[in-house]
Amino acid sequence: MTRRVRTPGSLDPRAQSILRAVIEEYVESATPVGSAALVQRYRLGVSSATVRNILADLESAGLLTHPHTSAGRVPTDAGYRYFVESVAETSILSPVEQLMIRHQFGQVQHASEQWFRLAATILASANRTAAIATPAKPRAAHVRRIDLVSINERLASLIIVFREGALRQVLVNLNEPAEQEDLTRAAVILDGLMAGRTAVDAERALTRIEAVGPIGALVQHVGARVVAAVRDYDASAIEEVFSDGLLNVMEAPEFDRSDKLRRVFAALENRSYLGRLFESIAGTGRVQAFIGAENGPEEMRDVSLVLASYGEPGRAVGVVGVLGPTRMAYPQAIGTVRFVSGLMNELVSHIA
Amino acid sequence: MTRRVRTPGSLDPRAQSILRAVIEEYVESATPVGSAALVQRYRLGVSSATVRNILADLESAGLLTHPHTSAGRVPTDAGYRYFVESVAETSILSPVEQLMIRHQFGQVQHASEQWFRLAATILASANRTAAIATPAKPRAAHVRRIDLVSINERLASLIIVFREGALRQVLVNLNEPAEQEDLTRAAVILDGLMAGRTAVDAERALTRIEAVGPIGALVQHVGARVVAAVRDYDASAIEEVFSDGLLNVMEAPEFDRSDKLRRVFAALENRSYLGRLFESIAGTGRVQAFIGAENGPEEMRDVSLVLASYGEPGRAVGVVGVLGPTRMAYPQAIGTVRFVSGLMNELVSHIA
DNA sequence: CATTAGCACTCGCCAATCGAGAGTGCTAAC
DNA sequence: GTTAGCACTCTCGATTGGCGAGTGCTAATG
Repeated sequence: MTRRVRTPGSLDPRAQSILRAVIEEYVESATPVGSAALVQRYRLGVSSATVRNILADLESAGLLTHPHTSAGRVPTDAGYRYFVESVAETSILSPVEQLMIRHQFGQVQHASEQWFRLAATILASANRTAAIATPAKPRAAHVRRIDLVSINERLASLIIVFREGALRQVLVNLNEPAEQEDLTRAAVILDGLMAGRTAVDAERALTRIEAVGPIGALVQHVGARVVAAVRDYDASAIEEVFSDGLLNVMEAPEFDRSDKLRRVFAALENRSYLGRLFESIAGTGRVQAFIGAENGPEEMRDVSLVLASYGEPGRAVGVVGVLGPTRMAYPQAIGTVRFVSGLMNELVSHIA
Repeated sequence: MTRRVRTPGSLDPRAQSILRAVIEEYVESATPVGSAALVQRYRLGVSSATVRNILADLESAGLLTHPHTSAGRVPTDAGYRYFVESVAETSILSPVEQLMIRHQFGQVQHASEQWFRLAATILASANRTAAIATPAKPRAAHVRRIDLVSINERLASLIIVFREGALRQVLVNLNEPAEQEDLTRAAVILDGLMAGRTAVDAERALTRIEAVGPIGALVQHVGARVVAAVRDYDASAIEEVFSDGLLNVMEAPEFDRSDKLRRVFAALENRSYLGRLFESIAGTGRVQAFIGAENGPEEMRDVSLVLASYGEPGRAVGVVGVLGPTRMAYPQAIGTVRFVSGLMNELVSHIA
């Protein structure tokens, strides 16, 4: 019975096309697919018996399984993987879809901190899956601008704009009462001192300023808060993971019971794993798929992610991608993720 | 059999305490509760037969139902309503819980735009339900500060700080190349012109400036964007609805099937209904419960919301609250929501 | 020698059945 | 008004049997 058991990578062209057919069929129907259905719906030019033989081969190669004796075949994670490597990588988005996506981005070009959200929204609706995106975040952020706004004489709002586009707002309690005038003066000093600097440089610059006079003390006090805020920003591995299209995932029959679904949501909150994942693709510029059990954590075992990073490796990078059941339309997902990440690249390069 | 059918509002004290017992029991067990279980677990001092009679009365008063002949009783929406009105309104949080919540707020006092998120997180974990919160948003926002940061000579980042604490960042394409120097000058002019103003006032002020010289044109151009951004902010009925604790809701047995659960999530995305709800409680200062079918939309029929507004009616108001299955621990929910909204009041009054 | 028709076989799925158990409503006694 | 007793109803879970889908094997075929 061990006829044409091959290592994946050297598969009969015919076997390959049948694997492909099984996957396409299964992705659509969500039910195990049998030999008869295959010959009927795909013009294979062979009988169901032959298909059965090949299916058996694919199974012993580990690319397909059997839920039980008298059921059709279901792709394994390895099957999807083979499919993704051999076929889906080259998938390109249709010009129509490209245009539609471009158009959607055009609508909100003025709100840069919303781009990544939009990317997730677009990916979710284009694939009818969930999608995630993070804002572009640098390893070590550079301060672009510091501003201080008086709230009352004892309280001020400190606003830090980063070169990479992000923004932080922090309330600062003032040791001494101060008017907006004083705050403005302090802000100008801090701005001159810290603009273009990272946390480390900003702190060093701050030590060179003497804390004399009311303004000097104010500068020191607020400056320390600036440094802390920048540090804090740097330290967060992922600043924020925005997700959209969760309702789409809920439609999938594999998640018809809530406990299955819960794991997907738990997965999204597993920031440490997502962080590692993002780390591993950051700057590669490639679209990568993480299929089912390839994901370490238990709760990720029946979802797949298709991710790509965007931004400039040296500077700020973020991640966009799609999250759905293992039974996912990978070519479509890979195509859209690649395109959207490319678009994000264009966008961030404009504000760099 | 129509013995003591009363209009809700005038209920036997004994009947009342039995209704209460049914609700408490059902909230805990999620299964229909029978007469035997009641006499056993609550010291009622009467036999199960008596309890049965009273249960029948409560049922004909519309406060309880029967899933089927041989099942125990389940509260109706009207039953919960009666319970909430008569008993739960007075519920107060234990000092320990108060302290714990206060403590959690203390941890992040410096990030004012995160308060509402924290409120939702705290409510979710305190009640083991989902929770929602919106940032405080004014009807007509006042500009507090305008800032312009150069990105390149053709592109600038416009930052608007509102008196109410919110922040907006908008990219502005420049018609003429401009250095940071020019931008700073323009920002100072706009700041002087618009600080303390609403959208309408800001626009009027802008017309009094002549668009002469490079700076004049720049001020006009950016000023128009400021007005548009403020208008845009004003127009959004709800700026953002943050939700947390969705995983808690997924634990509830009534949502064990994903299609049930989907309606909850869909409910959260029904911004128009939430908007109306928020509208109706804004500024009342009271905690209000919306129980099951009291909610209009189909998808809300088996969830309840316990909401309260915070902030100052004349100025900015936001909403915090809890969202869970109709089978909810209302006293606890009402207690925590009341307390948290009070806390939010304190917090925003500091930065007003 | 690959392909194919034929066929026995295996299981999951579904509907029907059944008994147990829970809880009710009613009646009659207290 | 309360309560014991009891017949009745209905869900739930387990069990069973038939159906059908789909397989794997064998033997025939070009």
